[in-house]
Formats: sequence, C-alpha cells, structure tokens
Amino acid sequence: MAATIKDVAREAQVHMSTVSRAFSVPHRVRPETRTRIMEAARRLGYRPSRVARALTTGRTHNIGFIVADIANPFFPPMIKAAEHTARARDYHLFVADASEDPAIEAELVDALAKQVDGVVLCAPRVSNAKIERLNETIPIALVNRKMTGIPSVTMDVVDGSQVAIEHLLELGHRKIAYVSGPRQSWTNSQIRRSVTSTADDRAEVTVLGPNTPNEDAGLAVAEQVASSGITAVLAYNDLLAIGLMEGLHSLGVDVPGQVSVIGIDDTVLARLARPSLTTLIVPTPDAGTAAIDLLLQYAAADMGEEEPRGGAHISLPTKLVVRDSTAPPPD
Amino acid sequence: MAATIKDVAREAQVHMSTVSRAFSVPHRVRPETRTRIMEAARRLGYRPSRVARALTTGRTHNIGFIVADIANPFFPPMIKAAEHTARARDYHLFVADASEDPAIEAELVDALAKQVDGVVLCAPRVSNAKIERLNETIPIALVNRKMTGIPSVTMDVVDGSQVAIEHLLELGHRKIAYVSGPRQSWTNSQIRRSVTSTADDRAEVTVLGPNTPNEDAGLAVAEQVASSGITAVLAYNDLLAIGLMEGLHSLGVDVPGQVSVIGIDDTVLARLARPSLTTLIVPTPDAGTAAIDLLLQYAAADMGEEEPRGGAHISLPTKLVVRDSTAPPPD
DNA sequence: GACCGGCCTACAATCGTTTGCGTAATTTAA
DNA sequence: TTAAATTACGCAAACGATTGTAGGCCGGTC
Repeated sequence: MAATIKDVAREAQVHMSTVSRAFSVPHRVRPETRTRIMEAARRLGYRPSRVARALTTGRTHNIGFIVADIANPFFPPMIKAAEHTARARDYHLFVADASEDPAIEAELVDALAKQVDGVVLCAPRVSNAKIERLNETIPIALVNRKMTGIPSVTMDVVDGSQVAIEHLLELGHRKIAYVSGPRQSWTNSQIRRSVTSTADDRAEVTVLGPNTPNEDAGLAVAEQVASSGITAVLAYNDLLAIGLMEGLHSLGVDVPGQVSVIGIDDTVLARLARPSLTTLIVPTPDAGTAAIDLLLQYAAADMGEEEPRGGAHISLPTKLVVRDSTAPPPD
Repeated sequence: MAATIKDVAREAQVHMSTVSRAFSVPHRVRPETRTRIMEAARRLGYRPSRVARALTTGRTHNIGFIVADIANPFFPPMIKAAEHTARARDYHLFVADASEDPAIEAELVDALAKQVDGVVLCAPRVSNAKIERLNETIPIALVNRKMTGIPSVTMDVVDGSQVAIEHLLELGHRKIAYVSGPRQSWTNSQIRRSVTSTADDRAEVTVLGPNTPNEDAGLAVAEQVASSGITAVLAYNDLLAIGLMEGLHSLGVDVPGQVSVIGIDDTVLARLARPSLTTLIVPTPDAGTAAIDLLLQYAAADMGEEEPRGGAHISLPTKLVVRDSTAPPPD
C-alpha cells in the first residue's frame, strides 16, 4: 500500500541502501543522486517506517510518560510541555495513567519497555527498589523523586514548604497541620519533614493523613481540622486544600478568618477558588521539559554513545504566592 | 540483551515458530510443549517485541490521540478514559497536543501514521477535506465533529445549548450573546446555529467572536458585553465563561445580578468559580471510551476482518446544571 | 501390515530498514 | 599515463517476530 524504501529505490534507479543513506547520512551520497532520490520519495509520498527502523537500530524514538493521574490538574501542563519538547527532538510520547497504583505503574513500564527508548515516571508511587530493577531493563527518568544513580527532576518543596510555614508563623499561627498526601509519594515525605523541622519548637505541628490527593479526601479531613484547634493548614496539594476549604465552609468554619489554608502546585484551580488559594508555584512545564532532556541524554549514554552520567539531578525553584486563604489566626 | 523468541526456542528445545504459536494460537500446540515453552519464557523473562510483531502483522497495537490543547481541562478526563479503555484492549496511546493549530494537527497525523493502527482526532481544527484525505492513509475517528463516512462521537450540544437558551428565556432574558469559540470548531458552529434558531424571535442574539477558547479571550470580551446592554451570555466553553466573569467583575458588573453567564463542559473549574458557573455537563470520559472502541472496530474492518461499517455516529447526551451564575435580568 | 487422516512441529520466506563490506568509478598524485 | 587514494554505490545479512507449507509421527481402520 504505502510506498517503501524499495519503491523509492526503483523509482530513482538506485539501490535501497542508497536511499537509506540519502536520508540518514546525506553527505555520503552524490548531490545529484540525492536530489533524484528525494524527488522520487516526494512523488511517492514516502515516509520511512519507524517500526522497521526501530527493528534494526534498536531505537524506537518513542518515550513512555507515566503519571499518577492524568485528571489531576497538576499533570496536564507537564505532559504538554514534555510532549512538545519530545516532538522537537523527533520523539513521540506514550502517555499512561497509573491511577495512583504502584502495581499498575510497574506493569506499565514493563509493557512499554519493548517499544520505547526510555520512560519518565512522574510522581512515582512504586518503591525505590522496584525502580532500581526497572531501570535495568529500560532507562528511567524521575519527576518528583530523587534516587542516586537515576536522573531526576524535583521541585524544591523543601524550601517551598519552609517558606510557606514561615509565612504562617509570621502571621502568628502556633497550631499548624500538614494534610499529608499518599504514603508512597517522595515529595510528601520531603514536605512533611521540612514542615516539622521548620516549625521546630515555634509551633505545634499535626500531620493528618496519609490521603489520596483529591478533593474528596480533603473534604473528609475538614472535620478533624475543625475540631482540633488548628488555625492553619498546609496541604500536600491544591486538590486537598480546596476540598478542605469546601469541607470547612460547610462546617461553618471561615477561611481564612478561623483557619488559614495553603496549597501546593498552583493549579488553575487555586486562583479560582473562593477564597483564592495561597499556594506554592511549582514549575511543572519546566519539569516536563527537563525530564525529557535528561532521559534522552541518559538513554543515549546507555546506548554507548557517550559516557554514562548516572544520575543527574535537577531541582527547580518554587515560589509562594499569597492569596486570600491565609490571614492571622483568630485571637 | 533481552531474550528473543529464538532464545526461548532454544531453551525449550523447539523451533521459533512453535514458540510464536504457543503465544498466539495456544490450542494449536500440544499442552506439554506449551507449558515447557511458557516455563522457558518465564525463566528468561521473555516479552515478545511489539516492534517486530508490528512489522510482520502490520498492526502496531498503538493508537494516536490528538487533542487541541492538553492543558484545557476539558481534555484530561477524556484522555484518561481513552487511555484506560485502550489499555484494556491491549493498546497503547500516543498523546499529542496540536496547540489549536490545524497545520500541526495534520502533521501529527502524518508523523504518527506509520506507527499506529488509527488516530483519534479530538475537537479537530483541521478542515473536512483534509480529514478526508488523512483518513485514506490511516483510519480516523472523530470526537466533537461529524462527517459522513468517518466514525465519530459528538456531544449533543445542539440540544444542550437549546436547553441553556430556554433556561435564559424563562428567566426573562431578551438580549443574549453567544461568545463564540474558534472558527474551525465544528461544535462551535453547531452551538451558534442552535442558539440563534432557539432564540428565534423571542430574543435578540449577538455573536461575539470567534475567540481562542481560553480565559484570556473571555476576559477580553467582557467590555463588549458590558457596553452592549446584553443581559445573558452563553459561552463556547467554561474557560471563556470564567474569563468573561472575571472581566465583568473587574468592570464592576455583577454576575448574575446584571449579567447571567452559562458555560459549556462542566470542567472542574465551573464548580469552583465564584459565582459557581451554570454550565452544560458533557460526558467527556464516555466520549474518550467510545472513540477508542469506534476506532478499533473501524480499523479492524479496514484490515478486511469484517464488513467496513463506514461512519458510525455516536451522540452523547448533555445536561444543564444550574448554579449561581444565572438569574433573572435586572428590570 | 500397509494406508489414511489428524495433530504437531519444523522450515523458510517475509515485513521495511540499516549497515559492514566489497567493488566500480572517480579523483588525486606522481 | 598509471598507481594510489577516495568516493559513491550495490550486495546481502541482519533485526525479531509471523505464517503458509510441508513433513513426521501417531493411532485407528480395513
């Protein structure tokens, strides 16, 4: 049906191999033959088969991009950026949704392994040991997780949550809660640690959770917050924060009058919520782009094209944006 | 490196072809040989190469999923559902973002064509003629566009916008605007037509646009709305509606006191906006699932496995959800 | 006991490229 | 003009599977 390299060869009166070279190493074929070949290719509407090419070269020019939950507004901007930069490098992206499930995550890597040059795991829920093992099969790059020996890009939530907590301390809060995210999240443990160490003895910190990082879970945790004398909350992400605000609202607790709330991610939702949500800006598009580039150079190294660089780590800065959900505690 | 079918064959003391059959047509190989083969495969950690398989069978078990803008919250739930149902059918999804650009859209289809069994075009911006031509290269299924001869799934926005307009008429509005979406959007023209024909001579309808379907464009159109005596607006999507509400707010125009606003899509944003947005619920996950299934059966037919069914059209029901952004007009 | 019909399994061609190797053609040097 | 050094191209073997065809073995029948 579609034209193959053989058809082009016949049309241009040369051997297949010459056609192949005309595309891959143009300078190795005489200019006039080259143009003759290109002409023929154009006439026949020839496009090289990536599949066949992959079979011989061992490189598919595809990348797997696995996220915990596509519907979580944290991810789309990252996926979008990743897809664009991949395309700019002549790569295509398989996007898969692991539904916050470690087992599915691992299975996806295995399933994809045979038809990609590498996999980006975003906010992985799977264990370090498992990642280590998967990385022996196929090059892996991590987003929102740091492991020695594996390239990764993380958001500097340690600094970010520190800034967030300082903000609350400055406002005068002394009873603070951290609404925790999923247990398997590396980011979550980073934040938790940072929160308690920042508060130190300047404030009492309660950890509520772990929670699935969605609105419903946030809503469910509202009661605990309302009944515990807590005056300020930092949540693992905007979804939890917004759910919490809704829950508090329906319990008649005023935000920020009685309780201040801070989210993380600065998703589109944060600005729209009422009160608008004070939150941590994390550069998700940059993370997507960086992850692709890191993976690509790591994968190239893996194919012996250059010195393997092991685990390069990129940490992206975060920034607190203060909106209307934070205020001094009630006296 | 990784085990091939040949390794398994050697390990199990049979010919490659037998191994192949053990996987693809298990009943054609003697049970004991089969278990011996499976054992060997397990020991070697063998996974068939989808790439090699694709080369002989002509089926890649991959699907291209092209959307206008991943970051538009309308799409992620659809992508998620599509990815899940594709996976359940043993297919993987290439997701690509066309940035609302017809040229990129077409280029993406071409680029993907050689390594997918079909492509789902979501809310395509490219012309009918071009789609027709692309469909000759590779099976295509459409979401939010209807064309004879090509399978598609659409949301019943004609009915939906009719209901929306009736809602406004009942409230007493007589000067209504439709804030139009992108010119190339099929849905957009459907809605526009439906709005004007529903209003008929019961209300005066102004069309504002076309607009890029994002918040900024909505914001920009606020001034026109404010200065024209319009008391109610239906917008092409939630993003435009929300932008418009913001714009009106900053112009000191009260929603819904002075102007009522209705969106379309019922994205996560609608419920969060203040006032919460009256909008049209469209079943995006169902659309994703249906598109995959339609494409798969259409693509199978295309491979001669059954009678081609040409263009099956699925229309999904929409539903108006009334929230706080609509009210009677000021007297 | 030879023959026939069914299962199983092996053989080998094929899918569309890439690529190392060899050779014809061309250029350069002498 | 000829030998040497390049260059341009053709040849054919991979890559890892699938699949049509053919042969081997088996038991059962007459």
